[in-house]
Amino acid sequence: MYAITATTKAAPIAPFALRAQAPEARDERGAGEGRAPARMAGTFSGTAAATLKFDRNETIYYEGDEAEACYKVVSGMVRLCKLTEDGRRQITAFLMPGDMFGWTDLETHSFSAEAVTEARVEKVSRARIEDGMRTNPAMGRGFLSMISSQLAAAHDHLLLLGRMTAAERIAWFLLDLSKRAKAAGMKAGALDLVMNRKDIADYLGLTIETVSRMLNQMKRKGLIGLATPDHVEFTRAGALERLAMAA
Amino acid sequence: MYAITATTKAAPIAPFALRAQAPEARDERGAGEGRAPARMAGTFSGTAAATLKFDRNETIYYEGDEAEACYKVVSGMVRLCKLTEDGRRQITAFLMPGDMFGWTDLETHSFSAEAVTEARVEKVSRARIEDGMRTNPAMGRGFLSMISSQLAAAHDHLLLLGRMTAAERIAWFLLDLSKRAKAAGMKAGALDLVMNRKDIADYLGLTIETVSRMLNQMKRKGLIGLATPDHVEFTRAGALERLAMAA
DNA sequence: CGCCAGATTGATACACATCAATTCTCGTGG
DNA sequence: CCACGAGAATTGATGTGTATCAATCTGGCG
Repeated sequence: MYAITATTKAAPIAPFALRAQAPEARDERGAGEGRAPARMAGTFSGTAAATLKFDRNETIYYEGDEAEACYKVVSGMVRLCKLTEDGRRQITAFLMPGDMFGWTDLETHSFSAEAVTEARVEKVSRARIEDGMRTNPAMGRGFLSMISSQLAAAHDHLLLLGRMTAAERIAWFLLDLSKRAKAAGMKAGALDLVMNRKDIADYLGLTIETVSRMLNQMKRKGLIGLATPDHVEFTRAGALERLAMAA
Repeated sequence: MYAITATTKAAPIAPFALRAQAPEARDERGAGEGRAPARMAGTFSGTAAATLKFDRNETIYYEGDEAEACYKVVSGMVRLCKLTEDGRRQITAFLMPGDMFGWTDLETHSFSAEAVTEARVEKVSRARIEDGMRTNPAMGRGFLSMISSQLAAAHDHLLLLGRMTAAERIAWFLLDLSKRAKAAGMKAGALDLVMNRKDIADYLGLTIETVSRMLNQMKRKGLIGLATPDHVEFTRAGALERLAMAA
């Protein structure tokens, strides 16, 4: 299963360190720009957070599981996904360090969470979060901020799945990942695709063959470099952005 | 434009009447069941809410507008939509009385809101909401609850757009609308499609022709009755549910 | 060095889009 | 109350983007 790598401190109701809790400290990103699931700069940890480690492709929780905790990615990448009875899969988000997931007011999780790469994840029980919110209203604001960003990202994704062509989806995907990686401190101009073609396909509502064809077509056109299957160079970012246009 | 039909009372920081603010009063709907954008039973009104009236197809606000207020549908139906530069449209939600929209922590709205039918809508300024949340932590909880339900609904919608066939999308759509109408007190077993085929198509990521063909195909198969283009009878709900399967 | 999962590439199929007429439906005015 | 007209819906013929099926290639690893 998983290993607890940090001790769960017993501090009863410690305040969470949150950014963007004051109204004037709102997220300034413009609409239409790469919309990442919101990050909370402060960590859970130092309070009642346990840090868990998951192997590649290990499941963090399943859709339908009781929603008794909330999580934050510390390192690695996490995917959120939904499955149909007959095995079709839709990945609703790829999460990077700082991104939170699993919070819901419903009884059960409406999607499962899996580690794309080896990943470390902080976990805080829902009970503690509710305690925290009672004590510290700013914490509720932080969550609200996070979830509303995630909702905006989901809406972008809906437009992508409902109305964009395969080429547009790929271009958008590459640029979105790139922006988020940059925001997380990675160097711009290049991108490592840590997920495989099936993951990309299931995120974009395509097949692995179409993903592969589109990537290689972009490579042939000189829009991107693709020295290995998982290393993308943005040789002509402008042209890519024109392809991903929309909104 | 629009008419203010109710006066904006000047009560400075009145508490909002919210349901589901206590942890034990959580939404009990099971996962996978028709997931409507969350409703808050209590109204904005009695506080700083103005009730506005919009005509059919009138815009409530545009994507990109400054997000300075939050809204709740009082009567009629509202659609949320996003557009691409070249006019492709994705409707992200149809909202019924009780549903809230427009809350975000971002500077601007990430989708526009339009009246599908003539609609009455309550509007509360963001400043007032933030005041209210500072004063009344339960209100923040109510918003959190609402948005997390909307996020779950968006995830269902992603699976629909990314991985379901036209017939499955239509079946799901009809059943979802029906469940929500029932939850709002309408009679079960039948459904009035107040939106036109273009709206349905733009919600489901299809064309009007495909929507029409699928509906009439279901009619021919005896799955639904369709006496007029906008009145659906659920003659064999079980078979429809099997079609909409998933999750 | 050879295996093998993942990626690529090719040939073909098909679901849905597109283009193009009709045919309804319902509001309006005689 | 009925005829009219126009927008909406339906239906048909055809096109096409992506899926599917089927090899083949590649690169990391034992």
